[in-house]
Amino acid sequence: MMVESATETIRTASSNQNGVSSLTSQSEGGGREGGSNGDANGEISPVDLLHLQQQQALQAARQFLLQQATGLTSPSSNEVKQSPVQVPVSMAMMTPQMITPQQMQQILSPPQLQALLQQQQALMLQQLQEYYKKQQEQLHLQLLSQQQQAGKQAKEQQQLGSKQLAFQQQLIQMQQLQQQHILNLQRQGLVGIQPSQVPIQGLQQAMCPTDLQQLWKDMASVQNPDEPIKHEGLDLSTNSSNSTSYTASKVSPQIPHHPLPNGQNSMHTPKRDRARLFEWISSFTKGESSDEHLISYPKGTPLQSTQLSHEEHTASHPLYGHGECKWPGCEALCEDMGQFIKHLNSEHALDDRSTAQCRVQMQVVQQLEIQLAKESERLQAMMTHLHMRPSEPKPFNQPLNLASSASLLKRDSDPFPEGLPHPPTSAAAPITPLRQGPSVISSSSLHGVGPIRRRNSDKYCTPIASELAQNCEFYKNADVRPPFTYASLIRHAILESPERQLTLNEIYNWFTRMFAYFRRNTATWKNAVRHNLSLHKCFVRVENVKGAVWTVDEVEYQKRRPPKMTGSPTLVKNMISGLGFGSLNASYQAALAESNLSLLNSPTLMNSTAASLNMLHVGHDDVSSTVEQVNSNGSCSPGLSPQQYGHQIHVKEEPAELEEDSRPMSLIASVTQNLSMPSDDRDMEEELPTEELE
DNA sequence: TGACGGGTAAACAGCG
DNA sequence: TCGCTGTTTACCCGTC
Repeated sequence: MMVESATETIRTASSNQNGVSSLTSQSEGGGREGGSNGDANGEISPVDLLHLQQQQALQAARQFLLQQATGLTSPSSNEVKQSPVQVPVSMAMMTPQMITPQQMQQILSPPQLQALLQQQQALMLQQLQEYYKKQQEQLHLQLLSQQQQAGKQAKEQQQLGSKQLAFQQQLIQMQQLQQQHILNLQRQGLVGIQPSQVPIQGLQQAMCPTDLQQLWKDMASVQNPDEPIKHEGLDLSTNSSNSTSYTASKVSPQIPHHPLPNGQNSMHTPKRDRARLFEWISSFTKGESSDEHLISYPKGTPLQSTQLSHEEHTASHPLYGHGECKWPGCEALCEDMGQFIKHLNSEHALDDRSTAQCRVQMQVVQQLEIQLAKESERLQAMMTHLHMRPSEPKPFNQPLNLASSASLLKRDSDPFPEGLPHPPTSAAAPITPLRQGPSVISSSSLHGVGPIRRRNSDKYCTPIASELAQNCEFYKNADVRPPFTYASLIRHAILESPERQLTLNEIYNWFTRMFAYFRRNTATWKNAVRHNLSLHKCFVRVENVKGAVWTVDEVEYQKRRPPKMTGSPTLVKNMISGLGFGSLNASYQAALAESNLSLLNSPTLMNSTAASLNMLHVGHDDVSSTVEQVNSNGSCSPGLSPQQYGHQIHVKEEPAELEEDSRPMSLIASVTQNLSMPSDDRDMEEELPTEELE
């Protein structure tokens, strides 16, 4: 919408030679555009509304100016009649005769168009204000001179004064709107300019590096239009025509902050424009002492070879790379360093052009530094905002710039490995992308439309228990699909129940109670729930007096996902080689031995042993399994273990289970089975403070 | 590129 | 007969 408005502005402005009339077209076009869009979309965005208001204010100002220009018959009306000339100065700049609006739209990117529009409007505001000041002074003098005249005329002047007041208010409103508009655009990242900023700053911020590079070329060609820069293998003059169009489209709209008095297009007078450009470059960098030491050569003194002699001996030169001259806008091909030095001395000797280019480069660097500072500040604020939540658990208070290996370490050390990308209220949001996890809330999940083809790997996720605890209300109220698998949800629902068993209908109810998302499309997700219950061996159907209930076989659940050490292969290799399978067996044996003695009474030791096993062989999905039970229930409530159930009810056939016992992946299960540990004890065992192991 | 896990849809059977 | 429950299969998609 904003870009469309900008292009519309350019289109109407260029199609109309009268700047005032073009404003009419612009405002009316913008109004229609906003209205039509509003009708089409059913609502007008604040940006559109702001733009519309701005257009209306501009139109009001224009009408007032027209009224002033045509209706006043004062001795100083000569200046008033100049208003169509004065005011359209900006309009003349808005109507570049060297380039069509269509070309401008094709050449300029939307942010650039936006920046252009902003600068034009800011300039126009400034000119309107100047004009208004003059008008006000004239009217003031006029009032003084006409005080002796009849009261009728004085009355008209009072009316005129009221109009002036209204106009002044409109101007203030326009200024405010302009500020808001630009601030809004800045927030959106479209422009980075302030209305009062020097054009090059807005130019630099609105342009991408390639544009700046092109600008350098343009400047080079503008600087020496009569003597095209001849480069070895690259003749910039060949693209000077192209660069002219770029200059017209990119540079010219920015330059008019030093407006030509008659509003002529600068591109028609290359020599004068070149001088003006030179003066412009020199002017905005004037007085900066910081750059003087960089350009300390006496003006006019040719660059002495001795001044670069030290660079000749260096293997590399900051301005030379990949066989090209890296001087801004040059890109001349140089075969070797000597040729480059020769080129540097000949083409980039100390002259006004090089000086100006150097100054502009300094401005570029300054702007980049400012931009970097802003972005860093923004990042810091984001981090502060996301990390300072009081309710956030400690595992997520990690620095953002984690390397992949660090992420792996964190993941492995995550005491709540099973989990998921955090919803918006979670502090783990910035970590999610680093974990390559899916977006926290995809568009599909936000709208809840269509099948969700997301695979939320548990290993990249936060614990479901803590996740749900943190964002329980969110999921209850928001129609957002929870980033958990059906199996995880079902398991959590079952484990959350007092008896750790639920009927199918109770599982349904839990889904609908906990998640607003599951309050619709019941057929789909209920089918999925049933499908998961039947599909996964970890869900055990138990028939009791009440009917059939579903329980969770933790062992099977842990088997559900084969343990895989993902992440840095080197790190994995080091970890495995560090302990070794022999040491693993030793740990395993030690665990068994310890368990026979004191393990049951020493959860801490158990934790360590089990944790070491988990570190190697069990994914955090497994690690988290019973942690969630503890977390969700707050205590290890007694419940029947699947093994206990196994003798009293029929359990799904699990063929070839014995084979798996020999697999290292089932160490935890093996340990627990060998220990014949009650499920609650297994819970304690798997409540792994793995951070302590680090 | 294939294996695998997960989501979805659908068909079917048993049961109350 | 209908609805619920449970099982199974197929297909698609994303990840590894």
